[in-house]
Amino acid sequence: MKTMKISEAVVRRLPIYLRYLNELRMKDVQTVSSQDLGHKLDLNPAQIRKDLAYFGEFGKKGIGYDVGYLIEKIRQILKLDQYINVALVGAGNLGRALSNYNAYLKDNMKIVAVFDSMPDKIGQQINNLTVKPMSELVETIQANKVRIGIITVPASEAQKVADDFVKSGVEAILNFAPIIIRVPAEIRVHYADFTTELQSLAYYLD
Amino acid sequence: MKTMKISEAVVRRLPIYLRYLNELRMKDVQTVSSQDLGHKLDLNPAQIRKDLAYFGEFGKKGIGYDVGYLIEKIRQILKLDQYINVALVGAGNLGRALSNYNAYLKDNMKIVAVFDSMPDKIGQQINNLTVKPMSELVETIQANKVRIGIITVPASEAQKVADDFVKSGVEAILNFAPIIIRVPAEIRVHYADFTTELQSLAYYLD
DNA sequence: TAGATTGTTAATCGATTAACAATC
DNA sequence: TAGATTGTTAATCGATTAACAATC
Repeated sequence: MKTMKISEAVVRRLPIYLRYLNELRMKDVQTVSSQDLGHKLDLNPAQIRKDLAYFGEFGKKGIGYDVGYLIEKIRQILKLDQYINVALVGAGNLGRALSNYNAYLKDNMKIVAVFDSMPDKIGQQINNLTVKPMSELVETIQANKVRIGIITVPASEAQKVADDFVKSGVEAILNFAPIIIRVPAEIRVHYADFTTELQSLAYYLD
Repeated sequence: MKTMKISEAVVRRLPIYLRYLNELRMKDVQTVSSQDLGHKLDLNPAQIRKDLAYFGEFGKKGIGYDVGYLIEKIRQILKLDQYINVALVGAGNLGRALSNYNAYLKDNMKIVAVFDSMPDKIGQQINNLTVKPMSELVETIQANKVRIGIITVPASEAQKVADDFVKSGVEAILNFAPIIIRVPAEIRVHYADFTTELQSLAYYLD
């Protein structure tokens, strides 16, 4: 199963499993079945078993999955067992809001640098981070071994920022700007655009 | 084609088409082919034609799609030709950032009310909106004909907020809290969780 | 043991892509 | 007309779900 390519749908469900498993652990629940998980997460139990089986045999027949063990395994799969440094460009409202998520990201993922091109933003303090000028981006990212870049600039600036990220060696990008960016194929880009999200939601209004 | 149920994947692509079509219109481009669109948006042209064909015959054989006409049609499909009022609960960093998106949402969608349960937040000014207490939620939403609710409170509060939204008659919910909420089947819920987004991105790191 | 639940194969369902007649 | 491009059908591909032997 190791070299099988995993579909994005599967990968997107893993953090959802993880989130609920952490909840269970906080309640000192020892064991959970795919049935329990499916019921709670509105997913088919067979799908959950299949998702997990791509990566190994984590359950016990007749028993279910050990909560702590499954958490550990999913964290490994998602590479959340390593420290991952993140940088963010665009210290506007959204950028500042996301920078404050550091608390939620726990200690394994961390926004370690924030950049902006506007002189009035540079030098501003966001929690314990100082907004840096774009001219320091490549150097700072390399020095801090940043692996994920977040873009929260206007659409017109997003491609430029993406190019800088690529130059600096970032491996993945989360783009909040409402535009499709071009990067080399080996760099993974995910999109998180609030506006398109709301617009697709409008479709389902009566 | 009218009564066919459209897959979510299709609906999610429509705002992407719209976004790029608006760009084209600003550049005074009159006509676009599915090939052009596909190239720009990294999608298969056949898929784009099929997506659009679910809703009608918008193109001209040998020519392509009229940009202005297609914009109009997609806006109709997404119900963006009506005014849609939105309410937001949770005036933290993220909530305040999203409230500032009003400018981007153009004049057809608008956040018309912001609520919070914390006394220190209530009465705060966000642009031209005053943060209101939760006790005024149902009444305000009904008075303003709010149809979409946004949740930006901590996970522990999200279900309660969802319940209030349901009570007030909201038709769809965009939930930024990292938890699955339970609502009646006729209410559409979309999720936008920054943390799970980053975690699934981590999977693709080398 | 009897009941429960996994891991996995097979069946189903749905979405994407290719192909092409129609036609601008 | 010749070239381009749609709308749509058929083919392919992939993801979800059902079913069940294995086994705790």
